[in-house]
Amino acid sequence: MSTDLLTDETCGLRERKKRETRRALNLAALDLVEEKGFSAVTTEEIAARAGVSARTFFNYFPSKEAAVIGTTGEELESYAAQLEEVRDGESPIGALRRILAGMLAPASIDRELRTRRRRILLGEPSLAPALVGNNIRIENALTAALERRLGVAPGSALEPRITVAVAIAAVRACIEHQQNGGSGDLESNIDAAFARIAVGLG
Amino acid sequence: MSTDLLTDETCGLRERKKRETRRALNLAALDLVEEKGFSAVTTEEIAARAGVSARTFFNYFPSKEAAVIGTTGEELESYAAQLEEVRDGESPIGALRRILAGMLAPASIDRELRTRRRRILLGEPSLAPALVGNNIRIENALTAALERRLGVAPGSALEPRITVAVAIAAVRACIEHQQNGGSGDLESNIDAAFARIAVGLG
DNA sequence: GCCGATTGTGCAGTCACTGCAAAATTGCAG
DNA sequence: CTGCAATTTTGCAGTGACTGCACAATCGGC
Repeated sequence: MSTDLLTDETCGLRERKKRETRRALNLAALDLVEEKGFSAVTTEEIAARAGVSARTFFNYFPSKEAAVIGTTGEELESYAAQLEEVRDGESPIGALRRILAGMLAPASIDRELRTRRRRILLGEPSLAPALVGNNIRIENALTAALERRLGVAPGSALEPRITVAVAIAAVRACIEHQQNGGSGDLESNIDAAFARIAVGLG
Repeated sequence: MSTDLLTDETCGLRERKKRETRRALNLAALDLVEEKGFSAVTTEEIAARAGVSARTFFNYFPSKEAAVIGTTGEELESYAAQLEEVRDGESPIGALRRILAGMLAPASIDRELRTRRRRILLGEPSLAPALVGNNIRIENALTAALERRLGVAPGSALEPRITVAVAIAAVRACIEHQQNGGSGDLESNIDAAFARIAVGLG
C-alpha cells in the first residue's frame, strides 16, 4: 500500500484535481504565512491565492492551522507502514528514530517544500499548540502500527503507546531546544536524545 | 513565594474578588461542559452562570478552552517550586513522577474540584488538542525549574528539556491509554511507565 | 469624601467555521 | 455526442469566538 505518495496515480481527472487543489491551498498558506505571519493571514486570502472559493477551503481543511501544517492521511499511512516493516537488528525505538528524523529531513522528492515547511513551522510560535495537536494524530497512527508489528491487540498493552509517545516527545524537545537558540544542530541532538532514552533516564 | 495557592492572602478586596470571579468562571465552565458537552457551551453562557458580562470572560481567560482547563500561573509556579526543592535520594525523574502524578491525584484541599476536573477533561476528546497545548506551558515551567535545580544556564543544555518532555509524554500516554479503555489503573500504569523509562527503552 | 488606579461592561467589528441548496464539473453508459 | 448520476464547487446566511475602545463602576489610600 502507498507506493510513492506523489506519483501515486489513481488518476482520474477528479482525483488529480483534488490533489492539485489541496496542494495549491497548502502552498498558498505557506506563502502567505511567510509573508505576513500566521495570525495576519485569513482563510479567504489563502483560498483566493489558490484560486478557489472561500467555502471550498473548508472542504479540504478543517481549520486554518491544518492548511499550514498540511499533514495528509497518506503521509500518516506511509509512516505507519515504515514502522511496520521490520528491518533486521533494528529495535522499535531505533525505527522510530529513523522515521521521525526522516519527517524533518528534506526528502529526496519535494525538497524545497519540505525545507520551507520546516522553516515556517519552526519560526511561528503561535502554531505550537496546533503542531502538538497534530502530533496526536501521528502518535495514534504510529502506536497502531507498532501494535501490529508487535502482534498485540490494539489498546491492550501500555508499552507501545509509551514507546511512541516518548520518541515523539524527544524529537519535539530537540526542536524546542533549537527554537530557544540552544546548542548543537538538530540532527546530532536527536541522536543524543535517543541515545539517552535508550540507556535510561533514571 | 506561594504558600498554599488557596489560602494565600494578599488580601485586599480587589485580589479576593478577582480570585472568586476566576474560580466562578472555571466552575461554571466545568458545570456546563458536564451538562452539554464542550462544543455545545458558549462563552456567553459561562459568563452568565458566573454572573459577569460576556466581555469580562475574556479578561480572565484567553479562550473557551482555557476556562475549562483552568491552569493558573500560580499552579505552574507551585509545580516549579516543588521540582526545585531537592529531596535527598530523589532523582530529577523521580521528582517529576511525583509532581505529575500529584497533578492528577485529588489533592487534600479542593478534592471535589480536582476530581471533577479530571473526569471532565478525560471525558472530552475534543479538548485533547487544547490539553497538549497547555502541556507546553507546564513543560516550559518545569524545564526552567530543573535547569535551576541543576545549576545550568536556561536553554543551554539539552538534557533538562528532554527529561521533562519525556516525563510529561509518559503521563500523557498513560492517560490516553486509559481513555482508550486500556488495561490497568492510572496510578500503577504511571509507575510502570516511569520504571520503564528509568531503565531504558533500547 | 476625594482622587488615581484598576476592573467591569456595552458596542461594534473581524474572522473562523458550518449547513444548506443551487450550480458547475466529471465519469460513464447508451 | 449526449444525457444522466455522482461528485465537487460555490454562494449565502448564520453562529460564535475573540478584540479594541470608550465609558461606567469599584477599590485603595489619603
